[in-house]
Parts: sequence; structure tokens; C-alpha cells
Amino acid sequence: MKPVITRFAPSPTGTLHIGGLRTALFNYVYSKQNNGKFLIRIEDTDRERSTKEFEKNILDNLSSIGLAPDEDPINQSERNEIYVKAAEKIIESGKAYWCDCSPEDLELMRKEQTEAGKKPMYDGRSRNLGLPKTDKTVLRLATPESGEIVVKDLIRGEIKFNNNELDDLILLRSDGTPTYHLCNVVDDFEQKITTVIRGEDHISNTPRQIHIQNALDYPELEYAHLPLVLGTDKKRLSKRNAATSLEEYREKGYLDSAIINALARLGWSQGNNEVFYLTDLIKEFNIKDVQKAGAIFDISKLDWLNSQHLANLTLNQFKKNLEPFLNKINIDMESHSNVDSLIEAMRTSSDTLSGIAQSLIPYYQDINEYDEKAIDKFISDKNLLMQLRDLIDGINDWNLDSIESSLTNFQAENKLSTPAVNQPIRIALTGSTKSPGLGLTLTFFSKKTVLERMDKLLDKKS
RNA sequence: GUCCCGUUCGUCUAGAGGCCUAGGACACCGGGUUUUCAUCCCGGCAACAGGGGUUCGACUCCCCUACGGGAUGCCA
Repeated sequence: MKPVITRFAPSPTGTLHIGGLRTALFNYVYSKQNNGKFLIRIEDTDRERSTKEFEKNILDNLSSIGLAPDEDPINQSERNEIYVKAAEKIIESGKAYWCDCSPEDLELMRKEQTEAGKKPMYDGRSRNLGLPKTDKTVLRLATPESGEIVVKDLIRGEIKFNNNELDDLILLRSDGTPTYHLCNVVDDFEQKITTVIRGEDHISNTPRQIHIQNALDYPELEYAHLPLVLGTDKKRLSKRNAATSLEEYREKGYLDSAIINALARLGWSQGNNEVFYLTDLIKEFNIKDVQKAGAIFDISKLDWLNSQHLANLTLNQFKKNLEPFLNKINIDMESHSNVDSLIEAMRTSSDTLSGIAQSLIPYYQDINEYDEKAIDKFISDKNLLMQLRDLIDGINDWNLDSIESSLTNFQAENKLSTPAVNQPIRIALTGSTKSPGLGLTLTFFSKKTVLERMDKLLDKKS
């Protein structure tokens, strides 16, 4: 079996977005499960929009999420001579020619074709003119006028294109620089790529690229065109309909492994399983099982997957992942006297790390906001709150057992329901009716702090 | 317009002609556990785009229509 070599070829015109990440993921997984290599090629031939910052962002993010390439990435902007040399080879073989049509000529031509109800495409008017190269000519590929190209796609089977649907595409611009299709084909050959896995928006590019390969006598490649990731409006995922940047998801507190999991499940599934890690994917993934239709990215599924991945972490791993989110809101996680117990009790309080960090605030900082509805519901009787304050003041051994027995005794003596006793205290401590078991919650605070917060609520009520 | 790709619950999907009374998961709704919340457990709701064929039988095969997406650049 020949080794599989795949590549991810981003244009550095923006930060790494999750659609691109998914393409990279499938490329990575497919190569790894075939003991092959995963490469990266930066397609930065669009000098206007490409930046080094975006390039660094893409590369850093891929590596940090676990999709590091097996070789140093190459930049197309540095490989001009290679492409020009390839173009010369095509000229020598007679499969390319110079064309002096101006952009204005072409625009007019397309307009006339459209008005005549035809498909706008270059009509090959310079094809047999034998024009010389000048600073106004572009090099065009002489595409076969009949016959067909069959693209063999791992996901979609055979896709046929009539050659007469394709026009003579430009290989070299009038300024001598190579175009996307030429660079792409030459680099896939130079990097010894065996399998091209990319978005389905490239399907119709494929026959064009195969013609260039043929003109250059390059070997055939294997293709797999992935369905696109869509927003909730069923349109291609973009900044307009969703958060697209990987960084945004990380900042919201989604684990890398959960993001990978969600992206893999978009278009692919395996039995009734939902939770997958990268290592599972390398074992289980099969590119032939990938769905053909575009998939809407559903954030609630990501939320749930995140909660599953969070639950699978050991306490120490969990703390390590949570810490930056607490630091961001100026909380020193370890400053709490009972950290491990607190974090363990609170780790299911939200699906995201930022949400969990938020819900931890009352345990580290003074509270100023209260759930007013909860106050109305549970603290109509200020006397009870004062009694409870005194009860707590009277607890001498500040530990779980004695706190709990004091509370239950009080409840029994006064014939009160549990919420009647517990919720006022909870509100005083956290501002809301949500917290772990009340006895446990109380141990997360010093007796002094508990009294202070109860006094504060009493003040508020008066 | 033309070419190409696609179309199963709200969403992600299972389904390779009878196993389908179309399965699972998320979301949602209801119940249980939890003194609250979350977790967890149980239950419920909910789909084969439409029309023709082929076949004893079609979610599965073929054709047409509709709808969605992509391409049609001296962008990538």
C-alpha cells in the first residue's frame, strides 16, 4: 500500500475558522489512519489579502489543537519559479498559448454570451493565433474540446464533466504570476500529495486541475469533497451567521477535544456513539461514510459534547482547564481554602468553562446582585432570616456534620419545610437559589463570611 | 442562464429492496433522584421534499419537478 499524504491548504486571509479546522481534521485523521503524512501549504498568492499574522494564527491554532503537520509548511508566495517552470513545460508540450484579450474584451464577451443565453466562458479566440509573449498577454491552457473528465471521489463516487463545458483557463497572469489552479496542481505534485480532501465548493475546480495535471504528465490523485458546514440559515458558515473563529469557541470555554468531536460528528457518525476523541477518530473514522449533504452547525450539540468531555476530565485536568477562565475575571482559584471540594461540587454548573467560572464568583468575591424574584418568594418573613442568622452564629464546630444537624434540628423544631429554611440562606450566600447541597455550600465559606452575607441581605430587606 | 453537488425528526445522523410500527443523539416537553440548581435516570413529541416508474415489495434503484448549495474571475 502506498503511503497516504494529505494536505490542508489555507489562504491566510483570516484567522483559523471552524470550517477550515474541520477540513484539516479530516485530512489529518485520514493520513494518520493510513500511517501517512499530513502537510500544510499556505496559499498566500493573493498578496492583497494575505498576512503573516493570519498565517501564524492558523499554524499556531492547528498545532495547539493537535493537528500539527509532519513537515514544515510551505508558502506558495516563495515558490514562483517552480510554477513558472511548470508553465514553460506546458508551453513546450504545445498545450498552452498566449492570449492578448484585455479584461475589457473578456467582460464584453461574457456579457454577450449571457445575453444570448449561453454559459459565459472564454471562447478560445486566441488559441490558434500563435501570439508571442508580451507584458499584456496571459498564458492559457489549451483544454481538450471534446471528451470528458471523470473525477473519482471517495465520498461521492464518479463525477463526470464534459470538456466542452470548460474553457481555457489562465495559467500565468499578464504580470507573469501563476494562478491558483496552476500553483495548486504543481504543489500537490511537488509535495507528493496522494489524496486531496477539501470542501465541496472545489468540486467544479477539479476537472480543470486534472487538465493541468494531464498537461504536466502528473499522476492521478484521489479526491474527497467534504460537505460544507452551514449556519442556522442553511447558508455556508460565515461570520454573518455564526461565530466562526476557533478562538471564539475556546474563549467561550469549549474544550479543544469537544470542538474536534463536534466537527467530526458533522457529516460523519459511527453507530450510536457520540463522544469521540482524536485517537478514537483515527481508529474509527471512515471517509467513505461521510455524509454528502451540508450540515448545520448546532451549538447546543457542542454544549452537550463539551459537558461530556468536561465530565471525563480528572479533577486536576479540570482545574487546569478552568484556571485561565477564573484568572480572566480576576479570581485566583487556589486562594479558596477548600478549592478541590468546591470545584468538584461546581463542575457541572454549566456546559462551558466560562459559565462555570461565572457561577463560581460568589465563592470568591462579594456579591452585589440578587435574584429579586427569589427574594420575594422565599424571604417574606424577615424574622425567619434573623433567626437563621442567630442559628448559624450559634454553630461552634464549623464542619459539614454539625452544620447539617443544626439546620435539620432547626427545621424540625419549627416545623418548617426544607426550602423555607435553606433558600433564604442560599440567597444570602450566592444571590440565587442555586448551589450545591446547602451544608456543603456553607463549608465553602467561613462562618464569618456567612454572617456578613446574611447581615447584608437583612440590611437590604429593611 | 449553463454545468456540478445535494434533499430522512427543529438539528446531527442510522438506514446498501422486505429486519422500518423508520433507530440513536442533541434540543424541547413530562416524570423520578437531588432539602434548591446542575448532574444522573425514565418517558414523550417529532422525519423519508413532491410526482412518476421498476418490483410481489421501495427511505433504499431509475426518471422528472421543486427547493437548497457550489461553480461559471488575470480570487483562492
